[in-house]
Amino acid sequence: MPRFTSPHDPTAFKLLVWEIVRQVPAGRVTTYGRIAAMIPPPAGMNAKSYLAFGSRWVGGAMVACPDDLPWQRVINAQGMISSRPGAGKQRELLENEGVEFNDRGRIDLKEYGWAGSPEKWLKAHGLLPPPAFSKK
DNA sequence: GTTGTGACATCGC
DNA sequence: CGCGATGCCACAA
Repeated sequence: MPRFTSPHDPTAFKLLVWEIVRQVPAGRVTTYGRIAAMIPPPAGMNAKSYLAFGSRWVGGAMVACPDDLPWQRVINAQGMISSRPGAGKQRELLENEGVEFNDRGRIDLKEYGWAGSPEKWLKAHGLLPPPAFSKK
């Protein structure tokens, strides 16, 4: 698999994603889409397009997968672990944190989903708070 | 320049 | 609720 698509500033985007992932407390999970919604879309890009692909770029940022990153707490919007190397390990880690999986191997986002409030440090990074990402 | 693709999201059936 | 089809792009080969 290639380097996957990267944002205008791959490094900054990845770092930002990682920072957000780091905010996720143990026993909680968040989704790619939610992370993407926390990051302001690049100027000149349609919010629509960003919504469609932002989540993928988040995944692309996770490809680097630093060891100190709780990558296991990042799942897709369906509450499932995405197909990726180490999926079994991810489930193990999450269960160890107290996250429960139902029979389908899915997580109840209403129960374990992490809303997060990254606006503080987002401003600290000199970034604008995510505009209208009001899920439609 | 063209083609394939990707740790996704959403809508429709 | 589940599975299939579609869309979107700042890429890489």
